Amino acid sequence: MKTVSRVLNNEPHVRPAVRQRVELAVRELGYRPNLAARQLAGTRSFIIAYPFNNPSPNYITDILMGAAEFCRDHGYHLVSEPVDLNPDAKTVIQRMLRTLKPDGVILTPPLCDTPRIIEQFEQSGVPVVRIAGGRELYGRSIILDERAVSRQMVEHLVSLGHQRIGFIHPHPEHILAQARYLGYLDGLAVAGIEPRNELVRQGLFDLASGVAAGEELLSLPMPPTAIFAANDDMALGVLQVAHRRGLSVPGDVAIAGFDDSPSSSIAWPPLTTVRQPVRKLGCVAARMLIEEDFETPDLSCALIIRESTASKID
Amino acid sequence: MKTVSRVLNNEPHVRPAVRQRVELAVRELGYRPNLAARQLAGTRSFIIAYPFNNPSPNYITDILMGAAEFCRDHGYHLVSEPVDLNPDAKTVIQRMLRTLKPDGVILTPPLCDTPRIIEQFEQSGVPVVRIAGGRELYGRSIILDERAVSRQMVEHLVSLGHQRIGFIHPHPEHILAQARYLGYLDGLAVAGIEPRNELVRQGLFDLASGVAAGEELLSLPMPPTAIFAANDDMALGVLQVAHRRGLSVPGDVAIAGFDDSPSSSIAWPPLTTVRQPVRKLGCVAARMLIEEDFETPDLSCALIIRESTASKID
DNA sequence: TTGAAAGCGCTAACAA
DNA sequence: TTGTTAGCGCTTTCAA
Repeated sequence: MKTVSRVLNNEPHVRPAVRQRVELAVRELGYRPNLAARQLAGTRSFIIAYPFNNPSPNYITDILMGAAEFCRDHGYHLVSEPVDLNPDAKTVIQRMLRTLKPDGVILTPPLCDTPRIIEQFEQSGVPVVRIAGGRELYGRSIILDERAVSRQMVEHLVSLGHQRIGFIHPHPEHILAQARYLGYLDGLAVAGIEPRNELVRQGLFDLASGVAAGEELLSLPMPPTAIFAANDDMALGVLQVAHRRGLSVPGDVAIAGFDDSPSSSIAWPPLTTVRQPVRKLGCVAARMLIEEDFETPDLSCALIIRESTASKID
Repeated sequence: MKTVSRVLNNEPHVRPAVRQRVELAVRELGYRPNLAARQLAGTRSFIIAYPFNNPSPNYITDILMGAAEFCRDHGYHLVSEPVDLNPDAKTVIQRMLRTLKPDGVILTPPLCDTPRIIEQFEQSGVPVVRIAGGRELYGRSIILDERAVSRQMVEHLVSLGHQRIGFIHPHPEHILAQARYLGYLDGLAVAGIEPRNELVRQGLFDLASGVAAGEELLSLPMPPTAIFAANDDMALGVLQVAHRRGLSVPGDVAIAGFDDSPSSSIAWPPLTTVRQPVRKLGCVAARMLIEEDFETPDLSCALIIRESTASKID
């Protein structure tokens, strides 16, 4: 009898007694449903796709861990596929969608902010959850309050006595991260500090742009006493400049980053930064795709204070 | 007519003319075969599984990139699943194997060296490729010559004038990595330097154990003038100790690591280390599972010389 | 070398 | 609430 199917899929209209009997048999026989057959006959594939690009390895792995774990514990499977941002992307995505028929797709920056990528998913109608997407595009988006925590960071620096606080912009294509700059302005405003353009530099999220910005900022006639970079790699670039110039950190210049990357805690001195709940983001994304009525929960970032800012006044 | 199947699977016994006609039609219609149907009817699933544990994010991501890219370009798909080393691992693996029926499995440390994990795969008979597996267990193994490159590292240090060279052991459960110690001994032997136990410390691959070993080594009455740690995190721990003690690197002590992690190049000073072709490892692993007659190629590691050892004598 | 038929192991739709 | 039947889209087997 194929009531078994009903039990396995947790459908209603099954008497508890029957259900129990089936469950027992399943356990005794070590029965495992065949994914392929379920996919072919049913409407679901039990597959979530995670196409990714430009891996910041820590971010990717954390998202993957969170999402894959949730999938695993709910009878789903996570398929990850690298997608380059070249014209072939279209083919790759089409093939993925058509052969795999995933029940949902998780996207992270920069894919989730690339209109011509999102278009492909929109056309196929597959449910999409975008993590940290900064644009209004197809699919649901999980957003973090990066602005508030950036303001907190500035407040932290101000509380240490800093008045001239430099800032290094996030990569211009990471839309949502632009909020970090707004938070920086918020923080200055709260402290009644006039923002100064000469203390702000553009960055590209890599070490080199952090080094360049650091060189410029620390060469100013009146250099900042603290520099807040929009990510850790750039902050570590500034740290490198400080070391090279024999400046003490945080004595001569305090440095803060964003991401809580492994390098940030391993650096010398360890870097003050912001921790995002990345693994949870992956988990929540998967959950939003798998559970019908699951709403986006609030996810907040945390300030991680380490020695690169530490107490200046003591 | 179902000759189409023959064309798509590149089977023989099809006239070139017919083949061309079919291929044209396929392209025009944008036809994509349905994975589930192929799995159900055929003997292959076109799925490679990558269960992983204890992610060193860079390593995992690189393996994943290499493997997923190869899979993607050969009609396969990579499913990654986190596996904890607790008793539940058995259930997780069984479920994965039975529902997914992967055509092959890729394993990395520590899973590839855990007998009771490998057993599960052996029982199911699924083809396994173990990357950097140090034990003789089920499945084919991709091995790197970590011993030779470790010897080169010591030779490099000796060439800079170092005679007292400390070593921090790899994590005891990473079997293959023990070769790094043998390479260290080789290097000393080549230089005619007597190995000294007091210059060697056990490590656990993390920052803390590097700090601990660094403290001990640098507190010796006759401290080493160079320290070679079996991975970057531990080397960065030693670097932290040096900074704290106001020692100059490489002036007072040269420091070398192993892995070429992102932190190693971002550190101050940038860390001399060893680069493994990790992404290629992932690619090769996938290829060994997908292409019938593909043999393990030679994969060598490269010494990356940066400022943390630099020239001592100059 | 090609075509026709059976059926992989499930779920959907319907009948009982 | 349960059982029956058809069929998902391919590959396999076998006949032509």
